[in-house]
Amino acid sequence: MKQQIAQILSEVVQELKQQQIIPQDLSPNINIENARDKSHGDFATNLAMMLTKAAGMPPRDLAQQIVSLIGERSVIKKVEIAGPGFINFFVDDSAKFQVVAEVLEKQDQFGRGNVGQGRSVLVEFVSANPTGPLHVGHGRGAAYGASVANLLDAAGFRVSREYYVNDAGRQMDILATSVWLRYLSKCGEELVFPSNAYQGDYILEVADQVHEQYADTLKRTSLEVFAGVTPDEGQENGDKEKHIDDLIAKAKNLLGNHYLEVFQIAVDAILSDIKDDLSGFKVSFDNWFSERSLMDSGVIDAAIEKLQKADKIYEKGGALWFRSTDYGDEKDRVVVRDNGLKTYFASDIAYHFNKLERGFDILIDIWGSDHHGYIPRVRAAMEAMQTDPEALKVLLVQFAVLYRGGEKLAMSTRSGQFVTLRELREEVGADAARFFYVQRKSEQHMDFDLDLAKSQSNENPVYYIQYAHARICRVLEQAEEKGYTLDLQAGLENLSLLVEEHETQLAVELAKFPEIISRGALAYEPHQIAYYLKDLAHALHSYYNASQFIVEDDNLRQARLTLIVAVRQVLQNGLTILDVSAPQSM
RNA sequence: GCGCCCGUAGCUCAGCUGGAUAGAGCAUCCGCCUUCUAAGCGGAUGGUCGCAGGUUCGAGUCCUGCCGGGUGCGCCA
Repeated sequence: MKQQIAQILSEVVQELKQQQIIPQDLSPNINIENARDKSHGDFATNLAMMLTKAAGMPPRDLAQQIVSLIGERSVIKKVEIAGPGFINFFVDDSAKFQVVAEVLEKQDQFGRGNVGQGRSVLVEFVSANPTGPLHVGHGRGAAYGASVANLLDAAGFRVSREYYVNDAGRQMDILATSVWLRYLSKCGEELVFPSNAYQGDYILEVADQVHEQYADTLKRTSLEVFAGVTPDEGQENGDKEKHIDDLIAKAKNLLGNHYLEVFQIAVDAILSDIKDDLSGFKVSFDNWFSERSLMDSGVIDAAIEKLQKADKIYEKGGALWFRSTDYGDEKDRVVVRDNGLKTYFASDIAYHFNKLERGFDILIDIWGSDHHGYIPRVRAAMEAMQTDPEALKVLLVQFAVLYRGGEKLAMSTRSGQFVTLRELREEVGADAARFFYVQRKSEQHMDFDLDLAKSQSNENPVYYIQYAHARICRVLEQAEEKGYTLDLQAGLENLSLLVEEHETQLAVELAKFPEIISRGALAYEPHQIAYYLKDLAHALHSYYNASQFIVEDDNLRQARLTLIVAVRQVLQNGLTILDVSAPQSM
């Protein structure tokens, strides 16, 4: 409908150029909006006001010209000029109900569009270090990323979902060492657990696994383990960083080849826990990309070499630096440390290099907003590798600030004090949690009140939408039970009987869905789907309260039931994008 | 100190990329179940859109400066 009006207006613009009312080289952006107020009709355009300068005449006069050029059109009932120069369109009611047939025909495909034009997108999200269970902060990134990916898919992009697994580096060594030390305790060794090690109970569970598999064979005396190790924080000459690093060295030394086995057990255990957790959260990935595989396959070296050839790497103080300042970064960044170790940033360069080599048109990274400082350097690296820096889109997600009992909760993975995603899921349910997260714009700070989410989950808007869906299902069941067979064809033929305000309202809402998808996708804003679904559900509930659907009159009943079948379809399509279930009953 | 994000009803948040009288949920108040699920519907109350300037026909939206909150500025990951 909107597109038809846009078509008409672009014809009008051509005509205005013909008549030399506006310059030939002008190509105005034709803006059509859904009227907010019913007295403004169905759609409105500000075209006359936008062209007023170019045409050199007052907006209302120009609007009059435009209106006369529009003349009589089939779907348009009336055109009015209003306010400072708006042109309001009133559409035939019969035209408004055309969308119902379209929904029934396309079914789960209704709403899908092609603004993506088949371009391939890699959406990388979550990517939490496998050093512990996911917490509610990761939950927001997971919910957002999954919905954005679905949304892009619905808008005609070819989408790949990927989790980057940081299975290398010091944090992982700390993890492995934490597990081993817990294992030693389990073997009966007395030791003081390092302050900088991972404290969570899950470490104990992994330690149990190690013990089951190796019994006491990896046991070393704590005297042996702590000999010559820098003291921990709080002791004389203590340093928690050196303390843990020394212990890592000890673990590698004392365990030899077995160290890597412990390491692997720890990574596998935590990763499989994360996978299980995410799948319970209805978040799935096409690929789990291992950081270690980058090292093993030499991609990091290749990427550094490529930058060296482009003269973007220099040596200073024994380290290799990347000239990110050439591309607007605040300072140059180290890629290889003076001790020969590659930095995390080096892996990141290689990873993005690899993503491009896999042929994606667009790379989307979803990061916690605390990582925003990394954007310029990664973008710089892309540019230095002769690729379009615009191909990279970094979307930031603000971490949710947790409240419990009105108190802000401090969270830290290391201390083991956090609310896990699993805990949240089990208490409020995946549907409610997914919806709750995605209700807010991603970059918006978000208060996550656990008490509210848990104890008053019935007030969560997700139930409002699901209830609309369930209601429709129930009505259709009741109709069957009363011996009324649903005949969609008959319903479509009798849509003209739908003259109630609420019925028109529903048809108008249905027609918005494709546009919501394309606009939401291009803006990476799944919250638009959430808000739309609330509106649609509201229109349904109002209709339900105002009119009886199962009526004696066959034609009217078929028309009404057909309309709500279409509503049910769109509710379902929208909920699917958010990975929220559409229950038959509640 | 510098960079980025945010500031809209008592609370949590939308606001279609500059449009008409700024919206929704919760909370508060008043109504609606002998009728397809009341997890619902209808109505009321509630706003100097952080503050001050600027740009123009027109600003919650754009530009500048303040105020307030968050976050980042390692040869850490």
